[in-house]
Amino acid sequence: MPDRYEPSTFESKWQQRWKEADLFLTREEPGRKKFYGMDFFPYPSGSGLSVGHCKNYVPTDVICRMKFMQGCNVLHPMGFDAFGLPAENEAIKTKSDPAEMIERYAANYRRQMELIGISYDWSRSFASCDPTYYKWTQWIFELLYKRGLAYRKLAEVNWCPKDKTALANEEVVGGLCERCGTVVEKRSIPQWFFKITDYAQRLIDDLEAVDWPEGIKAQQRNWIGRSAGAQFSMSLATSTPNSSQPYDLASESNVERPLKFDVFTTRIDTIFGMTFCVLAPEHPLIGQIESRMDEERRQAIRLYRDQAKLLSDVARLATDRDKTGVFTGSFATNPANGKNIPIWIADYVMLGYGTGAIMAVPGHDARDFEFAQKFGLEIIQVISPENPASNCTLPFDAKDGVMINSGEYDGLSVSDCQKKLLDWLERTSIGAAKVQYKLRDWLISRQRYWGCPIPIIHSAEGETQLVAESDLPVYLPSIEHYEPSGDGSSPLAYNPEFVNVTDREGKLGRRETDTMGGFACSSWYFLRFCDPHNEDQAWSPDKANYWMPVDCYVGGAEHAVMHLLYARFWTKVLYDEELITVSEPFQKLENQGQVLALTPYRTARPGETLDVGEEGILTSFEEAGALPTSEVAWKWTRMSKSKGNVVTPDEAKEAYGADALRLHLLFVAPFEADVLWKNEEMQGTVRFLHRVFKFVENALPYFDPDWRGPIDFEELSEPAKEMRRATHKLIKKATEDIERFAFNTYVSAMMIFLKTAQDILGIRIPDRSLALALSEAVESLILVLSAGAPHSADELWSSIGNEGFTYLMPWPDYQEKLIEEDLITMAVQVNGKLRDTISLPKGADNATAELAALESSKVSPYLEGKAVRKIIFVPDKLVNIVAN
RNA sequence: GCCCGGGUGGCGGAAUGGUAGACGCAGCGGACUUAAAAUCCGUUGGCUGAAAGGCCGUGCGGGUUCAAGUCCCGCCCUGGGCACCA
Repeated sequence: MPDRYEPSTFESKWQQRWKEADLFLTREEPGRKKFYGMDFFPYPSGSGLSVGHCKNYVPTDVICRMKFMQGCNVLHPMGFDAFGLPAENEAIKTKSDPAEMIERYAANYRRQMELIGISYDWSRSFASCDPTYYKWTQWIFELLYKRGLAYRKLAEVNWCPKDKTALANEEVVGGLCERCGTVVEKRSIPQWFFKITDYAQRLIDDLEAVDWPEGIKAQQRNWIGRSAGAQFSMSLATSTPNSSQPYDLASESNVERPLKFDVFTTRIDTIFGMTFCVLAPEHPLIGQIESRMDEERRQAIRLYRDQAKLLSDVARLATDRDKTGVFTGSFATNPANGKNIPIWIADYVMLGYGTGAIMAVPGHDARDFEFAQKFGLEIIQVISPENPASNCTLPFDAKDGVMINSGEYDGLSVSDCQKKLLDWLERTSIGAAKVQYKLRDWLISRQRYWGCPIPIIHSAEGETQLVAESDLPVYLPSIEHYEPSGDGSSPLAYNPEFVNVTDREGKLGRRETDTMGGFACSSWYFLRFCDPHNEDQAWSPDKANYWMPVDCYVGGAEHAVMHLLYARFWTKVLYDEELITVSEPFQKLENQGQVLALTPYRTARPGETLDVGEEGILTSFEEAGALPTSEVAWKWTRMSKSKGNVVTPDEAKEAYGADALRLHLLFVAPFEADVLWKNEEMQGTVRFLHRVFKFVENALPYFDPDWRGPIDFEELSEPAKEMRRATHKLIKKATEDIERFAFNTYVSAMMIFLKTAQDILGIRIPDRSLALALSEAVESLILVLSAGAPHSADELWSSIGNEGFTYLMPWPDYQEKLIEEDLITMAVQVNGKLRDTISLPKGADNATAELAALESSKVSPYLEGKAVRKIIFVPDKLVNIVAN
């Protein structure tokens, strides 16, 4: 056997054998526990995989391999998120047929995944653009529609002018398109939505039940944005308001009935501090009160509304923006005290949240305060600090305090006042307690070709009908010109063969031509993996209920409020429909860190303005090498083809070997931490693997395949006991570390073991009992290694004369009693500072340990002239002598 | 502004309140080699000391405790998310 790690001689060989043996086919054997381990559904990009992707796939593979060896039926599938913008944009750029392109890219992904030995069951693979898959995406759409959770309405939506499609809220980041960074515009077009808002509360509540990173849960809670408060009705004043305010009585003659509008507030306690109201520029009330205005005011308001409409979200959201607004000339009555207050229009109030109108309390809200100051509006303080001595400045944003200037509520605490005012609102039917969510309905329409067709027919009468279930799937036709039109409809709209259909009554109708955004397709793929070849159903309930939920779901944190929220929503709907018995899809979620690579930027030359970022201008490695160092700045950025800093698994395997790459990815940093990638560092795990091969070769002459029986009965020599201790420690540590996603310490445990085992072996010729212990050590190491470095493990396994694959061997068990040391090293402290260590038999009692500690010659100088006050004894750990 | 993470040697990082720096990278010294690479062995927090040893050390300031990287309070820096959400 080779005494070093020579990956080129065996890695491909084992991959071939695994394939021939169908080793990773999912087993559904009765009597075994199940384990469903899955990675996020990847979009297969043309640049292929980088080692960054592998940082996701390798750890999942390790845990799945261990679970299988531990006796679980393991479902470890991989498929491709093929529909959607990235794929279509790439196809347009490369002038390819998207279907053909995706197939090619997916094949490359698969090749690379196999190159590093990931144990996927490829027989279950599919792409979301396969008609056998999207048929069922459409079927779920119909199910949502029937439950009233899919609807179409004319809405002001986020439109990306570059991608030429509407986007969901979740796909707009800071007013920019999440994909391409273009400033999004507003467009009013009829769109399909999923009513995710119906599930807002359950989506918050059920986060309790899942084992996810707290940060992701917090992001989802924030995104859903629950606020409990009150909504109440304000009436427009019909008479002259407070005498101090000038007002034109003549305009009142036009009013037929009292106009009302609702406001939402989380601080009903401050209602006496309301000194004006603000409407969003798009608020419908403005149209109703226009007739009351003189021409000048009407013009001013129109101008303001037009400006607000033109303002992009990015500009509107700029934090340092001055408050703007216009007075409507109308007044509303504060229901709490009957005072008439002016109604303003301002773009700091948004139509989409709450009622699009607010009660403004400048005394206790920073935004209202700023507005009141700018326009000279009244500011009233209604809460004083609990401690009267502490001075407060307005706006005083306090959740505790005592009410003042609030009529009969004066003297109450904030929370008591809130309760009483809520009672009052409900008693008088002016308003009621109300919970608001920031979450909006999920906009699903895309005016693009490459997506799942929406199975809807618009009849001549304008009625929407579902395509009959028996007619599914609605196939996405293969068309030559699929580039987005940009006119608000998808290119499918220009394909008469697709568009023109007959409706249920046999009359002419039009097919819906929008397609579903890619996130629809990825909202149920984990269910299809349970039963991927089912032609009659999306999944059989037996299979889905057997495998679900996903026990371990691994991917990047960037999907916190997109895919992960949508998939939870669909799962809940399917649960309500009793198609599955779980209401949460992913029991445990783990986010891997990113792999960053050094990327060169050069300083801009005079006159250069194009593509100049914060760091400078992206440059090539060649150019960077040629430039003077003062002009080049190296930054750590994500690996991407455009930056030219990608390290592929192909290169890494070629230079260092697949197992060395795998172990390095596990070892280089904690799973969830970002990694600054340096190729040379892979040398560390290469060396480790060399040593493993060397160790097994050294052990081979003494290897006894039948160690298992005798080892527990024969009298063991001291080195043999030590060897067993090291082995069982390794098994324990490795098992626990993999379970808790501490892959870096799993690898280091193997390194530590190897060193210890080498030391025990030393140069001595093993006696019979050490030979047995050594045999156990070798087999256990190989099996534990098998999860992280499966090629090497199988190679070593066969080199010690074993048949078959380590994957089919049971994961080794450890015996706690073999790990226990006979002699313990105890720390001796004086006043908490370490002064000596003493060696004592394990389990030494209080008195023995204290005596040994006090007798220590290193300790006594520190006790000189002091009285021992107290001795702390922690069994098998330390003795701390407290003296002064 | 709000909500989450994170600050430990030259670097990546270990450490159920109980011997800080495991393991690895890089460096240094040595062995092997005509030489280099590879490999192997040793060494490597700072200050101090001839040495034994001593002192200081986990972002900063306090606190709890026999004992704090770990728990509590108040800051600073940093990465990410949300953001005129009433």
